[in-house]
Amino acid sequence: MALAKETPPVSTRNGADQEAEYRAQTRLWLRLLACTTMIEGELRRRFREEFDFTMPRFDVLAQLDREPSGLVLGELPKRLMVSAGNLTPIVERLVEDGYITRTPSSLDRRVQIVCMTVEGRKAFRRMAKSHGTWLAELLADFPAGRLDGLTGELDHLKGALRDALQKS
Amino acid sequence: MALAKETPPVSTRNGADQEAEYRAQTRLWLRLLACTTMIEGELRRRFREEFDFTMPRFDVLAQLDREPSGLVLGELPKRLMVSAGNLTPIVERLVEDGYITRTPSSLDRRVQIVCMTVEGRKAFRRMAKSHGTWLAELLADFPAGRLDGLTGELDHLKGALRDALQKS
DNA sequence: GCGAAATATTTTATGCTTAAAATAATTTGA
DNA sequence: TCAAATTATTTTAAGCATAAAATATTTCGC
Repeated sequence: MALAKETPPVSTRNGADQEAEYRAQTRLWLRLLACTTMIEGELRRRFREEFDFTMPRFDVLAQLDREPSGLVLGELPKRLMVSAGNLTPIVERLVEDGYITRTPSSLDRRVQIVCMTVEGRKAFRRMAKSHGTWLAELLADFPAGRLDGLTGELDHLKGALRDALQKS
Repeated sequence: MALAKETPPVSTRNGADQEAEYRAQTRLWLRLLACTTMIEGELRRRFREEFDFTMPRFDVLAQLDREPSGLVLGELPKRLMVSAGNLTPIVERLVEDGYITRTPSSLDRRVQIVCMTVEGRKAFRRMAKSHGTWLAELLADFPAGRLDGLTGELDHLKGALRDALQKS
């Protein structure tokens, strides 16, 4: 089995090899973080300047846009990979501002259903369009032909991370 | 010039092509964000559990570790890609806790020099070692042979982002 | 030299984020 | 049936992050 030779278990690897792999892994992490930080910072700035909105609020709307009949509130933290407590004030403000509704389930009084309003959907579509344009501007210098290849590699990385997190 | 055909200017592209590229760009961004969020969340959790420390604090120490003679305070926000105001309380606490020193420059009284203490350096090395191990665990299922390829693509992406941000 | 622009840093206000504890409702199991 | 475990959500405390304004110092232009 070829893999066993290419990536032997840590315990049987010599120190130099392992150090080199550590460095390669750290480099990958730093690049990943740098790219994400750059894109995130610019998108945040634009959301604030153009729409006086934040990305976490947009992310909630983006999830609800795909669910015409609404979502169980508890589904949001899972999909957005944030803590439940984090969403409480964000959802609260989106309700206050009329973008979404929050209605208690009649079957289970612990559960609430969140659903986008008509105005919310309208506002989301406007912002989503700009979001796409901003992203295209940011990625303009990255060859379109390489987008899918990089995305595929990141998909693979995401799978590897999911597996590793599962174990721990 | 082949590139001109592969990626024509936005204005001359038909709607379907552009939509497809938008989607590919959005997919890339979502994967990037997902990978970063997963790694960052796990590293944060471990820093807190094992060392009662945070990543921003570690990041400051990591910068200072490379500069035996210390760094001008204003250099930190640039290198860490965060705002200056953000660093004030973080640096303050690192000084209080004895990890670093902050001394006003005698030449320019606006400027301060931050420098790691002996104990700070010792603590940093211990944490950096664990940091490397955690990352290796997280990336264990990602083939070592593909690390550099992905890092290279991300390097290219980073360059493209830097250029795009320059313009705006 | 001296007022104005530039630079370095901190402060303030606001919002995101987490972990852990609290609350409330439902389900499970003896 | 009813106490205990589970599930959904909110609250709390602490820290990170930004933008914008404030402060303090230095440099620049005349």
